[in-house]
Parts: sequence; structure tokens; C-alpha cells
Amino acid sequence: MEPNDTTPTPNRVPLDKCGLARALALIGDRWTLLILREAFYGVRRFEEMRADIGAPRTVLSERLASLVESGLMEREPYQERGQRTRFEYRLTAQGADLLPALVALMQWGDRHLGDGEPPLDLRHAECGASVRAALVCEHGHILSHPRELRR
Amino acid sequence: MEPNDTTPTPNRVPLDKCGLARALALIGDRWTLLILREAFYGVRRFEEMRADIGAPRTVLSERLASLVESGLMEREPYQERGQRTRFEYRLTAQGADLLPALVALMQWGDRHLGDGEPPLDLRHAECGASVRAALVCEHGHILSHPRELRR
DNA sequence: ATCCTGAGTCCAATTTATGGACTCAGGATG
DNA sequence: CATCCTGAGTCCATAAATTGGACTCAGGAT
Repeated sequence: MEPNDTTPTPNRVPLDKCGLARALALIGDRWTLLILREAFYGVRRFEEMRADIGAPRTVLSERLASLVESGLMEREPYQERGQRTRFEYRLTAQGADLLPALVALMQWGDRHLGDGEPPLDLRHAECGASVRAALVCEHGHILSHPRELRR
Repeated sequence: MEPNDTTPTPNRVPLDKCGLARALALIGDRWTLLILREAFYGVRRFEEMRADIGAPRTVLSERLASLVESGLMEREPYQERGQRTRFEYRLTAQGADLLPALVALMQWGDRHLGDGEPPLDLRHAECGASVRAALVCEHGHILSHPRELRR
């Protein structure tokens, strides 16, 4: 958005109907998206997540439970040889559907807060081209500026 | 992600290099993205934001200051007739660049936590087609599943 | 019987959030 | 001039969340 354009009065969505507000109620804290990052990396174990992101156990435990409760992750038993049954956490389809949001935030951070090359260069498995989160319309146009958005 | 696919060991980005972690340090709390939502709506005034999102004044004040400090928003003087000079807040280009992330979260919330129609149907100003946040590769393919992502 | 390990819980100290009362500046009003 | 009004805050006490460290617990291995 240009610093000086006069934005018309918009039709704002009240918070109790707003998808963003609802999403933030579930994942809008300092740890949950990092936990989901781990899940997208394929990390499923409590201790491994904890080692990666450094969240206090209490917080990790509480967040995983609430992610399970709200249907973004599933808690599944697993057993390694010589070990008793334990539990691991996996994304559900609903959780996996957050990937574009997560990538969008990550790439924003890489662009604006990074030093040098982005540490993760995502690519399309089928054609090898690099991938970014973007706004696209049904006709396949990519919007490169908020101004191109209506309503 | 399928519940049962075996994900290979991924190359994880350490938190201190991770764009997501850095982004969350700035905007990863329960209010900041709502404040940015207001900014995208075109709302610039403290009291108007407060009325919309219901944040305590203390929090709104502190968050706006930190958004300004980190370069996502600018604090600009303005004057209405018959009123003294006051200040308003606007997105910088850096802040505006968060739009895809914000839309991605909002649409996820609308899809998975909404009741009925999404309250906000964004459209491409030029062609009128509806717009969504997605992962796209340089060749213009839209990724519809995390599996299509490599690295 | 004891050790080990992943996955937690418990707890006290600190930090952050909340909402209501209060402040402050300066133009308008009388 | 004295007072009112308004947007944009600050102050404060209470409540909630976060932190890191110590502790627990289950069950297979030794």
C-alpha cells in the first residue's frame, strides 16, 4: 500500500465472524506456529520438537494437546523396538491446510528479517521451479500489490 | 499430509536463522495480526482500531509502537479541521508485504472454523475473479498438496 | 531389582495481559 | 478567560501465561 493513497471506507468483518480472529484464537501465540513448522518438517516426537524449537515442556505439552483438541493434529501411539508404546503427533488434513499461511510468514521473515539467502528454498516436486506463497485469482493471475485486491 | 506417509528426515532450519521464527518474534501474539488486519482495511486511527478489535489500550499502544519500531508501520501526523494535530498509523511497504500471509490465515479460518459463507470474498480488481492465498511455482503451477513440495 | 528414556507434570519466579480510571493537549464554546 | 470535549494515550492493580528446573511415571533392558 502506498504511504499516501486514500483508502476508501472498507466493509470490515466483525471479529466474531472473522476467520483471521478465529485462526488466531487457535494458533496466535509465540509457539504454536513453530510447532506446526516442526510437523511440516515431519517431526512427530515430543522431545525432538522440544530440542528443535526450545519451547518449555509445559508449553509444548499444553499446545500439542490443544492442537489435538481443535483437530489440527492427531496423537497416535507408536512403538520402537525395545521400547514401550509412546505417542507421536501428526498433522491432520486441516492442519496441513495451514501450509500456505506458514510458508507465507516464513518467506516474509526471510525477505524482510533475513540476512542473505533464505535458508529454505522450496521447490515444486514436479517441475523443480521454486515456490512462493502468493495471492492468485481463479484466472491464474498473481497479485503483486494489495491495490489489485477488491472488496 | 496423509496421516500415514513416512516423511523423510528433513533439513530443518535452526530457529535463529528461520524466517518464521523471526516473523513470529514481531507479529506472533494474539493482537498484532488483528492490528495489521485493520491497517489493511485502511483503518489508521488508534480509537477506531480499538473499537474494531477490542484490544486493551495498553496493548494496542504498545503493539503499534513496536510495529513502528520494526518498520511495519509508520506514525504520521494528521489534522482534522477544528482538531489539533494527532497521529495515525499506516503500513509501510514491508508491512503491506504481509498481505498474503494474512489472507492465507484468514481464509484458513474461514474454511475450517467458519460457519457457512466466508464473510469476505476477495476479488482481483482487474478481472473480478476471486482470489486466494496459495503456493505457486515460478512456472505458474499451483500446489494443492504439501506432498508437491520438495526440500 | 535397578537403570534408562521419552513424555510428560509440578512449582516458584517473572513476564505479559486485562480493564478501568486517569492524564494531556489544544481547539471550540460561552 | 474558563470550561468542555475528544483522540490518544498512561497508570495501576489483578489475573493469566511463560519460564526453567526439578520431579514423576511407565515399561522394556540389564
